[in-house]
Amino acid sequence: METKNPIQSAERIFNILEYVAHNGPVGVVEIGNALELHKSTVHRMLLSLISMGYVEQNDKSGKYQLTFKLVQLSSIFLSNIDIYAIAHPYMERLAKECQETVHLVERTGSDVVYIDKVEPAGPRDSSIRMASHIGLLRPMYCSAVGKAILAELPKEELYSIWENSNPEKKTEYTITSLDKMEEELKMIKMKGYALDNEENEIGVRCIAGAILDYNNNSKYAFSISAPISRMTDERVEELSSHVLKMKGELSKHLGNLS
Amino acid sequence: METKNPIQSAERIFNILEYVAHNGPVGVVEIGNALELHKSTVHRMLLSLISMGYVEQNDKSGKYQLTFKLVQLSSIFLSNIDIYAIAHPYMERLAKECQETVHLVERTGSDVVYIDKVEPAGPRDSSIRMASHIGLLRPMYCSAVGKAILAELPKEELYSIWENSNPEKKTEYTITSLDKMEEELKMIKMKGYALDNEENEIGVRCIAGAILDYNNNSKYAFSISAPISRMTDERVEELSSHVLKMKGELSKHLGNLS
DNA sequence: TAAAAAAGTTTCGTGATATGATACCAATAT
DNA sequence: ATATTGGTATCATATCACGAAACTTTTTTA
Repeated sequence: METKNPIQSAERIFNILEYVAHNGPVGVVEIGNALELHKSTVHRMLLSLISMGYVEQNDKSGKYQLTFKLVQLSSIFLSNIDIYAIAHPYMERLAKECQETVHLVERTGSDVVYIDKVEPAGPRDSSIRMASHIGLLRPMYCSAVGKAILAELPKEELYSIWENSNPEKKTEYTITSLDKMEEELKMIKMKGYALDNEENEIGVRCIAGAILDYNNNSKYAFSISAPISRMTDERVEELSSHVLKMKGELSKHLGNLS
Repeated sequence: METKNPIQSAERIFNILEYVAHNGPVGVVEIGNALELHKSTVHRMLLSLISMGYVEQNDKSGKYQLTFKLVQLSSIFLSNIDIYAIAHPYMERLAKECQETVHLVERTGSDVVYIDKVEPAGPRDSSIRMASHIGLLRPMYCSAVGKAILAELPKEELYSIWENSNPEKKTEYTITSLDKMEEELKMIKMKGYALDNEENEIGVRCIAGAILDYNNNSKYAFSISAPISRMTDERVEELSSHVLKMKGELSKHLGNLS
């Protein structure tokens, strides 16, 4: 409890709503006991929830249960949230802190699409403003962002994506064997971030983190890209902590609990 | 509005919650105007919603927006609902009405798994109590239930599933060409039900409907199976209306609006 | 199967509590 | 610099939510 709730009935009715959501179909008395409320109070509030369409009474058992109105409401809310608006300020901070280009991608099928990009202020280093632009599609298997997301997906989906990808050697470092990829993903899952070690383009390294939502699903990822000259192993070590921090913060913003 | 809401403040606070869910970050006055509430009332209720964790105030703009608590709540509710319990009574009715075996399946990857089965009462016809049992996995491409679900999925997912399936000719009627399958699915989508025309096993026909949830996603399907001797084209015609009816009712039970 | 207990529903008098007018402060707009 | 708009705080008032009690229905137990 942060601050005191100024509306008693609201506190109570939401507690009831939550109780019903958690404990399937339940009865008036059960709720009353669990929440220490008088049964007539519980009953009145259930009537209120019913009149608003959030709860219904099971014809057979007489128990009370949620309708799908809550789900629909949360669905509407989710469809209105704008990952771009949420992520952009973080990306700017990351770009500033690290003085490197930062990308945001969204998974679409077995590819990722670049949906945002922030470059650090100051004189540009043209060698890195390479093949990346908003809207670009890239296969998942040969990008740090793609691998970051892959590492969060169930095996089954990985296989499905792999089948659809026809992995080819973009560079000598590209991973094209499923076995090696599974190894790699296990490592990524452990470390929490993914590394693209010139697997897509010689001379470019990226560090990426997946963004996890309220359901631990991963639909978005972001990365720091830089020419290998600035991406020594020590620098990767240092940048990875920034990535992990931002990953945690952004995931929290998408409702992730962990 | 069904019946009168016995709790004024509940009515108001939920209206505010809904308004905020729909209209992104909003201000006190805007809500007050939209819902014809005094701004001090709105403010107090927002404080209440904040104290309960459903709403937060944007640091920058001072506007109010939802947190993910609502999403998490709806997520908990969804994980608790039991498709089996919901669908079973409908299946029993269908089996009784049609005097045929009814199945319920859930999609898992590029297969469906049989999770429930109801046989009509009375003397059994052993010719149909064939290769179906709870837990059985079957590819989607050669089953009515599978095709019913496929028809509701985006093209992209269809391709992915197709790749993973290695379609083979189970019978002379099995569809193994992607082009033909896309034709077939278009037809299924139009009609609302799918037909397995001895595509999996000679002598057996099935009619299936997909179940659509609150998001128009399709994870479950059900079917009527019968030996071809009882599944003439006219009978299919007749049974399909039962399937469509049940499809509508079940989908509604899963929060589907249409 | 009767009686008792438990769960659900309705009513209503009471006072706690939600209400909204007013005022105040902060941030934009003019 | 001033006005306007939006957000926050206070408080007297009466409305509205409260819960005791009675009643009905269902389930359990004897």
